Amino acid sequence: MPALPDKHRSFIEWYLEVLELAQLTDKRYPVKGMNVWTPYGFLARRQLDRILIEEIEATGSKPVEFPTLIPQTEFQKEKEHIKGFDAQVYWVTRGGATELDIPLVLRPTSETAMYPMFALWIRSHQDLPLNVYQIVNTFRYETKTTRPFLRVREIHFFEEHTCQVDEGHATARVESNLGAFARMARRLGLPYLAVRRPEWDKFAGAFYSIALDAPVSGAQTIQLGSIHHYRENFSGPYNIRYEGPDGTSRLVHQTTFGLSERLLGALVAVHGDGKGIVFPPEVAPYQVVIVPIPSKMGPDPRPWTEELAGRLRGRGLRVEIDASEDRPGAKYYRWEARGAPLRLEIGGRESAEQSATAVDRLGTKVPIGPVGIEDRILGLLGEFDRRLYAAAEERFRASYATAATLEELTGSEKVRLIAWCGEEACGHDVERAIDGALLGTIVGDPPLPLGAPGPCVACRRSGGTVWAVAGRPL
RNA sequence: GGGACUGUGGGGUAGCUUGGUCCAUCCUUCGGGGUUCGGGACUCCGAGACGCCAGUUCGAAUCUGGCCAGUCCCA
Repeated sequence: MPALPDKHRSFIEWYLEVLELAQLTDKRYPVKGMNVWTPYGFLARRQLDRILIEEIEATGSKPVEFPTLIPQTEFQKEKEHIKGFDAQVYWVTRGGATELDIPLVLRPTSETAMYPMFALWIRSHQDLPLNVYQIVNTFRYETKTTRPFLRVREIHFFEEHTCQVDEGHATARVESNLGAFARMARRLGLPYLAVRRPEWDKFAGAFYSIALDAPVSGAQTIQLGSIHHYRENFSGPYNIRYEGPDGTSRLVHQTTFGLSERLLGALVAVHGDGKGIVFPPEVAPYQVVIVPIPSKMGPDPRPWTEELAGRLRGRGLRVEIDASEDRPGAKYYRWEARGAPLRLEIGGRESAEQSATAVDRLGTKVPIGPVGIEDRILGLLGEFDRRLYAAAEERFRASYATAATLEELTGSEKVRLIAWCGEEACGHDVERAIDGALLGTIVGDPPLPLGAPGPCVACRRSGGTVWAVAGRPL
């Protein structure tokens, strides 16, 4: 059987082959950057969405859904925003044979769809805060190489948009989003670092942008999502105003929080190994896969397999029985490639005593049952999740190293923590040296214990420097 | 926008330099039969491809031109 390419030596080849092997997506659709959601990929995505919905709604956000098409006239109201997205929008210019008077854009993101409506919805301070989110498809005409889940032209996009009474409340919403993301990321088993993007790399139209980056392999990172503070940058052009308790009219301060199917790509990239995907139980399309092992001699394992599956489903687990004609070994390889957290093997022996042999995706094999078998399986899944996260955290910490000079950045096999004076010119020196990006300045706790920052890695100026992160975003 | 490279069954490939031995190689995949089943089974039968359009030639997967698609590098 063909072995997978080495994950660390040739990450992208490994990544693409794993997706193929696991049948998580079908990238043969004849439009660049638009891939098909297969049943297995769709089931994983649904779990992902469920987690995002649960966590964001727990912070008081409500679901909405805005139209896919945006009139050019609305799209153009915020200058920086258009500059940032103009090169990447798809245009709808005709309806049937009729040229449209006002061309429509396929939303690349939904600020310009939502904000004219927000202006109608918000009248008084009693309408605030407005916290809404939607999960929809957005379209961006990416010019760089597209990759399934990581860079696509039709994006499965989670976006929260909020309106707050003032800058302080908007800042508090950013903090709240950081907390919500921390909970989401833990459920996905994804360690990450929150950084404030440099001015030249912030979201088009934002006051500032916080990115959530996960290290993947060497100095490579994946942006898992972003949180933006808009201040009044959009509420001005869109005239989103409210009347305060004192009767004065004020502009709202806005924030957004965006995530996408990149999270799925990141799950594959961060947890995957030489055998394929490793899904945390929360996201796994099937948390338990049962492999019956028939034999001419001994009892037929199928009745016990069916009964156990039913009992586990009764406890809320997602269970699949692999009843295909393949031999047991072939099934083991298949479900390892597809990342099932727990496999139960049931042959004549287990069937006779109503037990099972459990093997988790990290390779731990134990006999279980017959007494308390459902509880034992739930326990094994919980333990698996903890070990998976602990292993990911360990790799996370090992992904970072400090660098005191530009020379150390060249060809770096780690994501680098550097002292930076904040000057854009120095930032670009850093980017050239590492052949990547200055990802931003650290928000919250650093991944390594760091002392006070030394002189700027580029200009050597002492004093007034901050810790920043440099890597190669995928 | 500039440059380089690459297009062969569902996936991966050999063949291309030097045209004929190719109604196209091998692995995998898929459909059917049989024996099997505790780590990728064996066997028999069957299915499936030269990106598109021209040209050169007795003859093109192979050479030439155009187009389309993709990949990488540079701006």
